[in-house]
Amino acid sequence: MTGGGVKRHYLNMFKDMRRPEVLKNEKRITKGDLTRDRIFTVALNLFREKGFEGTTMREVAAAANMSLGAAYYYFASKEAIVLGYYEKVQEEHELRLAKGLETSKDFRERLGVVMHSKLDILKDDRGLMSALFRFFGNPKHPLSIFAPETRIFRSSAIAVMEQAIGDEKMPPDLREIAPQLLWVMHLGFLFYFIYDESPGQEKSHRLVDGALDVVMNLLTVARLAVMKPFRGKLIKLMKDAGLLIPREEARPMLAEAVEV
Amino acid sequence: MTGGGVKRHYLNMFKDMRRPEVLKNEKRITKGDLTRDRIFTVALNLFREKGFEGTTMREVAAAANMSLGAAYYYFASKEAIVLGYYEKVQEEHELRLAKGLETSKDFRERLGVVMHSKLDILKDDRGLMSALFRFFGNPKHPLSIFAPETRIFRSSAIAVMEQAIGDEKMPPDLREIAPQLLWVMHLGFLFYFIYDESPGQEKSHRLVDGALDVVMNLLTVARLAVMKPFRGKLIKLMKDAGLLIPREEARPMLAEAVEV
DNA sequence: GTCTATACCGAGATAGAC
DNA sequence: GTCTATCTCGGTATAGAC
Repeated sequence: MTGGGVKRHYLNMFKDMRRPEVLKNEKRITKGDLTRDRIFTVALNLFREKGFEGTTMREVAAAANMSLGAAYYYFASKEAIVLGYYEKVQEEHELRLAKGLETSKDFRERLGVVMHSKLDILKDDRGLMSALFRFFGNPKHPLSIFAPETRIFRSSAIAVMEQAIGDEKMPPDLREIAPQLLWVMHLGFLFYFIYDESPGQEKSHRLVDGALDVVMNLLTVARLAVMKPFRGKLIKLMKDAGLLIPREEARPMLAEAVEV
Repeated sequence: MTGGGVKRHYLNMFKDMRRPEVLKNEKRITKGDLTRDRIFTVALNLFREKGFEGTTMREVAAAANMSLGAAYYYFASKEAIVLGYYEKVQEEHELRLAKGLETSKDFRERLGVVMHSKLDILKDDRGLMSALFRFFGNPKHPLSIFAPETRIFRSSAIAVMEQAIGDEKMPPDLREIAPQLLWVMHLGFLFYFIYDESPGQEKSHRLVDGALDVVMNLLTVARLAVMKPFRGKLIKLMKDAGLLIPREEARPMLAEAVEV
């Protein structure tokens, strides 16, 4: 992230971020698509073996049997590769939930499916996740959690929470903010998760279950008609702070891919 | 964060982190202490002017009239300088609160003083804060929010929340977790703050006030005897997850400095 | 359009002479 | 305690082969 001459040019960071999966639906798979895929796969393996910081682009290029320049031809930076991974995670999450969410009728159970499956997907890649966390606090960086460039991941993940809520009985005002509140909680889980060295990250899974139970308790209270003024305050607070994402912006990622 | 040869050696990152303020209380001020101070001051000015990423150690060294190697003799890395800044912030916060907290009898008011004064202290240094946020998600890094190396800042900040609570009437179990909950909320404020481009970061201050009002509402409910089982669940959850810091660990930083 | 080869830059960091 | 020289790294740039 540091080296390199002259000015950073973040905006040019993603030369072509379309995923292999999407490309398959298009006219034809070019040779370059395969090469891009090879770099991507090889890089992720290296990241898992030696960590993100510990892997150089030169190693990636070497492992993919090509020159440094060729690797940079496809990925503008090391981080761009990681972003591609994040995209894959979100897709995998949505795929798993497509099956899991339908079979479970209970709201609490659906929330559990959402959270646990996310951790399952990430179980071997906590190091990678922590590499991504680096950018969360940097508003100027395109990999930041609030950057325009990552909007699609953010809104897709929030849409997943909406799906989990489904038609669970809930006052409309609460329904408006619930997906985002769940999403923030999910971020908290991820944060705990990457720090969690317990075998199989069992502590994280226990935390998820305990927290969800508490949430269900909170929900039964929050649902009460008496609580409406309080809910109103909370919503106003979030709106004034610009923390409420318009619902139409929250949509699953796979839906976008198909639409192309 | 990236460049540099061979292996990182995080453990050796802080060659001598004792602050100038503390050193003044010791036998004598060596020439090296002055040099260290000069580097520190010059570096912070550069960071404010050109940002953290935009400032090179070579510039810092040049501005302090010394060689690159000499600068590295005092600070093992660019980040180590920033950590020194964070230490200064915590001290400044405690100093301001020493006056502010005594005069205000109302709990809500005291919380406001704590949160607003923190933002005031940081108002010109949002870029620096975001540089610090980079490490929060990396469990292996000593600048991480959960690393042993930053324990003192963490516990000092929590101790501040304890001070703000003071002898406010509160069930003992709630009193046990309240400081940490407030601290986490305070982290949320900081996160919003570094993203907040509104003039004077007025939106952040409004968010603080709105959120604290909501907290006071929550508190009146949480205090009720009926809520005891619920509080118990929450505490058990935090304890099981290892998220409860023993209270004796939470103490103001200035107290430690004096104690030496 | 895809890729190699290579030279170059500036960054953070280090070793060892003084 | 300080400096010079040097290392590795990430990234840029370019010329040219296929």
